[in-house]
Amino acid sequence: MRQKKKSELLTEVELEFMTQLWALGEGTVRDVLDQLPEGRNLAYTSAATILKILETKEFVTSKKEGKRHIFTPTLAKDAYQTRSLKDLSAKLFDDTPASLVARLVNDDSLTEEALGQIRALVDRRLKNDTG
Amino acid sequence: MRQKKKSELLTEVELEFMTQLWALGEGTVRDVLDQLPEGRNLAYTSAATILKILETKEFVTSKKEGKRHIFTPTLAKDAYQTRSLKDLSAKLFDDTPASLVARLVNDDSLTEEALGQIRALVDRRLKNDTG
DNA sequence: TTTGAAAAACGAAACTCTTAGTATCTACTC
DNA sequence: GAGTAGATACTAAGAGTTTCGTTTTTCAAA
Repeated sequence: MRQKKKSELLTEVELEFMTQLWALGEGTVRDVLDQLPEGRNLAYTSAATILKILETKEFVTSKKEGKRHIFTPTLAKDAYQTRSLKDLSAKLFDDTPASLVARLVNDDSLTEEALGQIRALVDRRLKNDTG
Repeated sequence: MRQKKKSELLTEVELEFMTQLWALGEGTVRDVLDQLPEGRNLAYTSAATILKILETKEFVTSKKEGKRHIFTPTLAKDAYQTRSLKDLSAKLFDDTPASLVARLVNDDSLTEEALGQIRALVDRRLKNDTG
């Protein structure tokens, strides 16, 4: 009786919407729709459908206020970032975060500045652990 | 007359197959099928279809040898790793690789050892650039 | 040269994802 | 309380993904 393995990852459009909600904190269908970039012409009902799906998948909850729903993420962006990285690491980097970083820092398009920032992050984390 | 932006990313099953091909270097439908993990019971024709799709999408080429096709990746794993990281960075990390690494190194499940490896990688890269 | 096993080609069913039209509901106004 | 504007609910079409059955081809062995 194995639970159908539900994907814990967002689809393309779901991520697009969650990104807006993370930025807004919370919002109605209209709020999210208005937040979408220029040229992204999506029908109101489409946006409503996406948010409904996100609620079904429990990425957001909604409370009713007057006649409209206000949607709030149940999963923080940080947490989803971590989840996505774990997934990518597992699927493409043999579950070895170091090899993921290796690929990242060997990318020529990475700036010197970004590289410096990365080292600072790692150093800080190492200091905190041992301190 | 803009070219319809075709996704340059592999689907779930396509990635599964490319992973086998990357490990094998090259192989037939049978080779890849045999390489799949225990319990992954996939019909021969399914595997053939996936490889055909990968060929259509130009992730692999094939040459005929006797009556069978031998498939070879056209895209190295390294290159696809870079591509995937760029995509994730753009979609979820505001195109800022440092923030991606930040999320990675702040993950509690990351071992001290992995952290050390990561710093070594970054240091080596910084040395090479300035040396 | 027939034939048989393995491979490839073809076609399509089942499913998910994305989008949106139509119908229904809800709260406010007259 | 009837009308209306704006919201939600319902339904579904179209595209892409995953899977595999059936048909056709191909090489080699009898």
